[in-house]
Amino acid sequence: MLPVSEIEENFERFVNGLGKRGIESGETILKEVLAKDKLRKKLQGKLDEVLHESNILSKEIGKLFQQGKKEEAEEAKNKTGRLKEESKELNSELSNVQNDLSGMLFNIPNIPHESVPKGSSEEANEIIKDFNKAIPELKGSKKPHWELIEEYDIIDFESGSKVAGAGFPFYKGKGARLVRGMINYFLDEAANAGYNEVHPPIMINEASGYGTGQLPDKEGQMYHIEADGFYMIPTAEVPITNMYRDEIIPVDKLPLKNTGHTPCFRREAGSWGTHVRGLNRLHQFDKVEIVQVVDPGKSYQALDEMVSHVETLIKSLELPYRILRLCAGDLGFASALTYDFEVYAAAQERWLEVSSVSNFETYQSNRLKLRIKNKEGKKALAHTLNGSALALPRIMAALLENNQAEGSIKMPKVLHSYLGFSEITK
RNA sequence: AGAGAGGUGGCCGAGUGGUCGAAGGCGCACGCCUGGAAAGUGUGUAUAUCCCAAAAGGAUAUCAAGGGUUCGAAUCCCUUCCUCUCUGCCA
Repeated sequence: MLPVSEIEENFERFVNGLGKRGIESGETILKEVLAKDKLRKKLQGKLDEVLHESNILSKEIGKLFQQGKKEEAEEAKNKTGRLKEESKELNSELSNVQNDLSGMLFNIPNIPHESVPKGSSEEANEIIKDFNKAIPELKGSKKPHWELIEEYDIIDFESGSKVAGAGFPFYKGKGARLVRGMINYFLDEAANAGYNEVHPPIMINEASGYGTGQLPDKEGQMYHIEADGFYMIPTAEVPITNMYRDEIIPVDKLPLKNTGHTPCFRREAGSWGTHVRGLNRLHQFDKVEIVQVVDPGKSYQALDEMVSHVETLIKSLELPYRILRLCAGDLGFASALTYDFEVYAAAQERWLEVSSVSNFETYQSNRLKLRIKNKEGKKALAHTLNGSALALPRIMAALLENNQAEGSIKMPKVLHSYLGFSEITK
């Protein structure tokens, strides 16, 4: 949520920012916001005046009763009726205006960072780095991972769809071991980089959904448990960032660096097609997330640090990768700047997104009421960031495809001790 | 899930209709005292919004959340959430 005071101060910047995202009516929308806010202030002032008057009267009545001047007190009581009614009216007017205002603000996305390229689709994303090593030419065995997993019997989609539905696979044997190994490896590496490990709830309440920006923007993308008002998390970002909702963090406790593994649940409504076979897109998948809460002046430094952490991880897995700076049109609703990581899957001959690292600046913290307090006691909205480090299924797909040979699939060295084997065989 | 007890400031804890944003203590900050420290002592110490160019200052709201009764609510009533104890159920 954009802070109204900043919209007022830097009106042009915000209009241009929305324009970059392809929102032509930005100026109109923001003007409406400012007008609403002005109205809000006016009503607040009026209401306070009325309440002030009535507080004074009440105190007088109290005194009169104590002095035994009943008649005078009764007389004074009569005066309060008008004030009461007035305050009731103003109050409901005010809360209407406040609701309108926050409704408007909830539906305005974050302003892109200046380095974000213009553009409305993937094609405009800027490739800022490739590759770890040459794209492998597969000779001999060149099977997409959905064939390999059957051949080596390590993932079972059929059983998954019997038990739950399409997109909920069973990992089996060495496949299951690979999942567990990667989770442990990723968590260990995050811990080495200074992240504190947490194991969060995987269901969240509505307030948390609003806090990090999934609601109302992505309502239809989350599984919703209506009986209890919960949502299944689409990413560990939601619980781990919401841990700090409504908190004021002393600056010497910063940066807050947390990591966690969770399953992630996505309905992926309407996004299925031929190019999402196998592990490319699932309703449930595992991911290790890294999350930071930082001093506003240091968030881009933190972003770089997170990007380099993810890069190191992917390098260590010996996968060809590239890093994209997302263009304004592809940028997530709450993000100011996002780097996507893609790895190359050699049999599909496609790049697969495996990580997304974002700086939200104050967009989430404003919703979360997550603030920092400096040494002088001044408060400011924190900056929040998060990144996948990493999402498992597509990493697995690339490992299987790129490392396949006749009769075996080799695993990268860093995983051997986590897996207890160095290759998958039939 | 049932029965009971609770939820007050950074923490502990008093407060059952008026002058209570809230006693007292702890913690923290600053000062005094000291050769230095401890002890002692004094002062200060919540958040949000509005008014104000800003500071100072003022106003309003906030004692889990929301609603109600009342001229007036931390205090009374209703709903929801949460915590604890016992019982049940389960891993």
